[in-house]
Amino acid sequence: MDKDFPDIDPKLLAPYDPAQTEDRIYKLWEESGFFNPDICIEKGITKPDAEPFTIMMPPTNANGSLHAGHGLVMTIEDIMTRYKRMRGYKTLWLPGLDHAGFETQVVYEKKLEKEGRSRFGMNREELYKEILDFTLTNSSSIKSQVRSMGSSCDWSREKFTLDPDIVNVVYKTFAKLEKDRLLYRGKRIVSWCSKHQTSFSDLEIADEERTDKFYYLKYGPFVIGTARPETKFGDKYVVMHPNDDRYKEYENGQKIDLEWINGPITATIIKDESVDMEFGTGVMTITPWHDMTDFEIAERHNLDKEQIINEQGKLLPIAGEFAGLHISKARPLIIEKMQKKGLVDKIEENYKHVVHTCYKCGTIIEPQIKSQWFIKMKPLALKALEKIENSSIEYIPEHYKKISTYWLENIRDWNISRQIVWGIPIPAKICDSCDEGYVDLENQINNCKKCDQKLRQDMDTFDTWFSSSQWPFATLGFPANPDFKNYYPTDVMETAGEIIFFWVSRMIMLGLYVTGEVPFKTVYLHGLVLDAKGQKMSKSKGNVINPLDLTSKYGTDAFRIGLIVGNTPGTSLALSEDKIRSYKNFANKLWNITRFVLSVCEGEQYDSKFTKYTERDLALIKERGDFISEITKEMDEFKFYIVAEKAYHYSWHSFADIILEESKAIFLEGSNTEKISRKQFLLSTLEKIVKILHPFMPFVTEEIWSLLSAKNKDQDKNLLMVAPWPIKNL
RNA sequence: GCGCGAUUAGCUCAGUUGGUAGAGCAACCCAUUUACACUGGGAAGGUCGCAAGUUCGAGUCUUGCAUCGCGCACCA
Repeated sequence: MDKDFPDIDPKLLAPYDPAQTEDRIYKLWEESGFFNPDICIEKGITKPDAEPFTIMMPPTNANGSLHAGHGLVMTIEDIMTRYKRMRGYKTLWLPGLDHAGFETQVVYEKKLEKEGRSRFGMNREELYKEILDFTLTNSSSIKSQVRSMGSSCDWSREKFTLDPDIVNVVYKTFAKLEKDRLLYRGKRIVSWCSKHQTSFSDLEIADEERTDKFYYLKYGPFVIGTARPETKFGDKYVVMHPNDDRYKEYENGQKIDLEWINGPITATIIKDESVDMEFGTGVMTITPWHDMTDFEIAERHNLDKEQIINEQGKLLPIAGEFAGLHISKARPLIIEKMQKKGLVDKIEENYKHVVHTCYKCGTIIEPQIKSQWFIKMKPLALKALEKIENSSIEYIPEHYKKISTYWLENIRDWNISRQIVWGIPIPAKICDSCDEGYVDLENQINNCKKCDQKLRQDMDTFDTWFSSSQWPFATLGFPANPDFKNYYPTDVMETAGEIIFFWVSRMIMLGLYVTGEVPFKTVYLHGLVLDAKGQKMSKSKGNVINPLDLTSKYGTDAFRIGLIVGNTPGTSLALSEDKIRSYKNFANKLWNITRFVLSVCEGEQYDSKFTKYTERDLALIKERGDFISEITKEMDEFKFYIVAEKAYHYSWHSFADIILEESKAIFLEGSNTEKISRKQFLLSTLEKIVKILHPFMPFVTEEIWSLLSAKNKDQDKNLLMVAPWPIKNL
């Protein structure tokens, strides 16, 4: 075989081998410095006055390892970045890591559990230090995995959410919110997980439909319905709708003596319009400490609130003989006692209702009244809505605009306090005696301004999303760093549709609030990556596909383009191994195309000034030009799923199957004119093909480029990653 | 309950100004050591969920319905 290819690189004699190529190529890129836009300018690749193009990588959870979803993020963002870089933009893709407060702490707690330890009873500093070590150890592995995906991000600008400069920005925002009266410390009802011992925002709550018993209990002259008799010890208000004729003999504020679970009590009638007359008996008693609705009724009527259940889910002394019991154990015992006392009217067996659970562990959320820091979201949301409605932000796919709008219109205040150690400490002091709180960045406030008691440090940390919502400007060094001036607002925010509220909408609000500008122009949301059967991947189902298994088996290029073809934004994608395998074949096809072109173009160099093309080649050039303009337009519209498919089709089924096949005859029996024309066409077309495919399949194309460079007189001697994107036929 | 999607070839999905349906994979037939078996050629496969409406013409626009998925909501 060797004698057929006297002049060919020996690499080309074997099938394309990603394993022998990828690390070497990534190293070349990284050493070139071209991931950094400043160096591209320095080296004359990018014009100093070029338009910027910026993407913030969603900060990867530092404790984890790369999953298929990350694979998709890295691929899409790298495609955008590489394309824009080739188009001459001053291109910055800034990578980062997230301490991922609660998520990481949960992972670490599981590890502790396995070791027979528990975070409770551990010293705070000790626990923090352990989680920090754990995170730092894991973070180096995730970073190498991000590299292995071919990500052309600027590692010199990498950020971590716990970096002092990021924390500093977060603190300033916290103080600014207070100054603008958008922050308050409130004794409010919050969602509490008794397993994880922390409160949550509304978004960390999952809904679960359950079938439980529904109890009708005799409460004096009334019958009240409840699914949770164990909360009823302290119920001393009985509420009904003011227009309910059944109860018109009772007046608001009227007192009634009645026999209750642990003896006689005095109840007060409350008339409130929130009661649904159609539901149950139209009468209910309220437990303001442990129920959102009840809390609101109590607030409206200025009623007492009493804690019945403690933070561990156990009954307090108010429950009398049941005190100390966990609510799950207490419920049947309470009903038994009430039945004996004749207080149970009836029990409905199959009551279907929705209960709130902790999104991590499934434990039923027990609302509790707690003093926490809240952000008033309404004013922030209104500004964001204004920007969204006047189309300052493009949503891809578009329907996410409606989804965001709906959420923003109904937004509630954001509890940003978390009772965990792994996170950014809240820079505030608390008065234990009157519960007042003070934002104190400089550590200068020591006594309560209300009651003059000595203050203590707030031991809570921020909700992770509070810091990540400031990511686009915090990473760029707001306000003074030149990067902020050069790259903000960023261009595209590409992330999972799942976290539109958690992250995207909050970034818009905080970005607008702090910098006065929407932090990005386009929101590109991708869907979930599912297994081959279209099932959500989960550890418990055992169907998790590790992207690194696929990349090592089929090559990163095959994995990347396999994730992209047919993957429209916003819709979920079934990841099939067959598909990835077929793109491995494609990488090899490109390899063989190169081998063929280089062998038949022996002795020829591509010359961009060549004009003596045959009619046939001119027609092919026209077709090629149309193809390039078409896909360039689609690249600009973020339609990567179409471009990938078309590029695949053009390379394989036009260039290889038709053009190369007919070339065989030309080189065998064609005229000299035909041969020269065809050689010029093949060389120039192959060059364009690898350029177009480079954002999708960066490794194999870069490798082919290096083999081509010897053959093409006019070819840029730099790396393909900084070669100009083809424009029509140039 | 409200909202948002989806429903097109066996499977996964494209189909952007309305002009009698496309790709990849799988399956089928044929070829063959070729730049490439990580191959080439060919054929097959769909009343575009259902029903109305607008239109000369609807996968595409309107309305209703059905099924599936997701999000939001304080029904005790």
